[in-house]
Amino acid sequence: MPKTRDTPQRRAIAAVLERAEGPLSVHDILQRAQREVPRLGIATVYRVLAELRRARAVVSVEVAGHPVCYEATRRAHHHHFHCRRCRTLYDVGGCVAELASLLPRGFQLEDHEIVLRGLCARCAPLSPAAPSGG
Amino acid sequence: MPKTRDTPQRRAIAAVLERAEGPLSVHDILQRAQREVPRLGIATVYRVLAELRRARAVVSVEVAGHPVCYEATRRAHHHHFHCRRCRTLYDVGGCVAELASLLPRGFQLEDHEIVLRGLCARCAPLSPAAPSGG
DNA sequence: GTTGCTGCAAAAAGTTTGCAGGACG
DNA sequence: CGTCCTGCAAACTTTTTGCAGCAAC
Repeated sequence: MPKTRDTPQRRAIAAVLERAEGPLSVHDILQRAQREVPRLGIATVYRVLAELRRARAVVSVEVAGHPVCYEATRRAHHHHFHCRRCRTLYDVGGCVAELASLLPRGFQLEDHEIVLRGLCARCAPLSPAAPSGG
Repeated sequence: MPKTRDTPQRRAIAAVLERAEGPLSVHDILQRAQREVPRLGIATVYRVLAELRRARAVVSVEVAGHPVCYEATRRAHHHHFHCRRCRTLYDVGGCVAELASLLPRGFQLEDHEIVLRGLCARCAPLSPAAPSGG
């Protein structure tokens, strides 16, 4: 484990992830962190994210039809809801218990991820059709 | 909905997906389908996949740390297990019931996806460490 | 002062698109 | 025989890497 230096770039990126109200794309992270460090480059964002992920401080969230997103681990265990109409990715709290029972004999469950899909409270009252090609 | 023609390429790709024992990457699909249609190009694979997805005949499976994979819809409802050691993506049958209870008021649940992570039966008896960076 | 970190730009990987010719119906 | 589909190659998007200079410690 090499020592990591404390730099403005790293602090800005970490702060953005702490403040985030939900998963952020790499582009989001870059733009928000650039408010603090204007010359921040995309390569640094990727490098810091890879490091934070290695340190288990962030996890990536990959949902079909969405750019890869990142989220700080310190936030309580939760899952995601993807609205098929407005495409927003929501955090949802809580979890389900009997996941381990799905596994065949011999498999060890260490972690899991649940993505729910449908219409969010804002979109459900409107037409049930997607806005564009899907 | 425009009419779709019956071509060897499309038949080969569909057959590969039908035969698959689990999710396949675009590269996997290309290689397997080329056994039947050697001159098949990657662009055709992408085009056919996009079409099949539009027709709800296949779904994409996106798991962090894995290339995007595709899977025929006709297979019974199931979820996935990703072994952190050998990186294999397994299908697991069954499902859990109380997912809808996770949602805030007003959200409509239409679909869901569960990814379990850990060690598969083959890797669990071995060291609990990952083979390489991860 | 040493060494790791950063920004830039180029490279690599993954996906989409334009086009001319061929195959399906 | 018209039209859609295909393969090829180029364009695009996303992510990684090389390098010289700067900053952290």
